[in-house]
Amino acid sequence: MPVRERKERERARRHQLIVATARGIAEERGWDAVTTRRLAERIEYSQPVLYSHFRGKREIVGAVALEGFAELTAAIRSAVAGGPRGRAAVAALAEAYVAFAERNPALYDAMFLLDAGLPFTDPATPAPLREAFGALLDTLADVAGDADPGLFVEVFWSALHGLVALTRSGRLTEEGTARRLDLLVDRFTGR
Amino acid sequence: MPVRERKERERARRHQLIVATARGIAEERGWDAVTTRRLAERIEYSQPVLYSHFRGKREIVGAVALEGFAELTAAIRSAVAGGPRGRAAVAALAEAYVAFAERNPALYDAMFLLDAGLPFTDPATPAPLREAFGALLDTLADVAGDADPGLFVEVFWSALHGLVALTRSGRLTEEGTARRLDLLVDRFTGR
DNA sequence: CTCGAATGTCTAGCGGTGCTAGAGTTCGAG
DNA sequence: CTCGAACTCTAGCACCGCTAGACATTCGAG
Repeated sequence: MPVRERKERERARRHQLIVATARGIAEERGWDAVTTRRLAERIEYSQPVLYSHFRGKREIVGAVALEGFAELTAAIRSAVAGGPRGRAAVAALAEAYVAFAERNPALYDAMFLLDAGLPFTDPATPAPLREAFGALLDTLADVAGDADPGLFVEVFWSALHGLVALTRSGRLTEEGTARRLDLLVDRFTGR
Repeated sequence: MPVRERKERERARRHQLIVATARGIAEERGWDAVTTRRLAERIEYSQPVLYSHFRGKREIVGAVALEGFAELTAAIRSAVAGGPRGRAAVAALAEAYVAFAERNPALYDAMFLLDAGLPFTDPATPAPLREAFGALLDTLADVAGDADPGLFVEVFWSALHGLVALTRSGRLTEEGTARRLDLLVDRFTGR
């Protein structure tokens, strides 16, 4: 009975279309512009169709965020692929993280600013999130010194996120980003 | 013509009532619950009255945020009032900052998460914001070492904000906060 | 081939949002 | 006592996330 298979394929296709379209609108005009009406119109279906794929808008944001975590992981891994050590490795990671946020502001918002309903700290934490954390851990573990590597990653990640968040919301100037990153990396690699 | 003066007093009173009520609702039930209708009902005026005091909801959030900056400045100043030096001073400041955010989550959101329309980085930056930054600067200047103190403050503040933001949004566990703060202070005071 | 059931999609609408035009009222000045 | 300005209100706009229920389509059994 291949009919059902075809329908399932089509359904999966449409699922992906919704996620991609939501991301597209968010990148074009920000998440505020991602309304269920606009989204439905763009995919050329009515609003209720969205709710047959997702519980609600939050879950759509979550799906976009998951894509973001996979891409962030790739960006980090690629930034340290040449095998830099010590300060150079940390600097490469930090720059890759900030560049990712600058290049994908809407994606970054979905991952870290908006409520996407994703569990971050319990057993149900999705794999892409764990992998992103793992990518940070792999790079930072050997500069953590005698500190707990997991804790070290959390704090360094927090600092990066703080810089990105305050800059993106206009609370820090964009201009000083490079110097701030430099100082941050210094402090986390013992000058 | 004292009539006008009385009216102006009453108007200022109502202005403050709006700000205090908005803050109250936000503290009770979060900013999502601060709607113009609910706010109007609580102050026992109709919605349009709000718009004779503020351009819109964003400006009300901004007014609450300004209160927050004044209180944060006081909290920081009081935390370092005993004149601790070096690591102890930085630790006191960091703990005061995080404690402030924990104690006033809605206030913190207005200051650093929501779009309150406040200018942070240009000549029109309101005094309370400058003073809060100044309070950080006064404490941190003499542990900045050979780094530019302003830059040092920006980065340390970013790190604190990152910790607070990620914790408050469930991306970090609350449980590890103290250990993370410890590590952060270590890194910014040369171990 | 027919027909009832299941599946899928749509229209229409609920209760809510921020915000505002214009009507109505109040009140001080002359 | 009247008039005009200042003020506040009612009512409503366009939009939001979300959903009940009508309608169409497709499927499997007889």
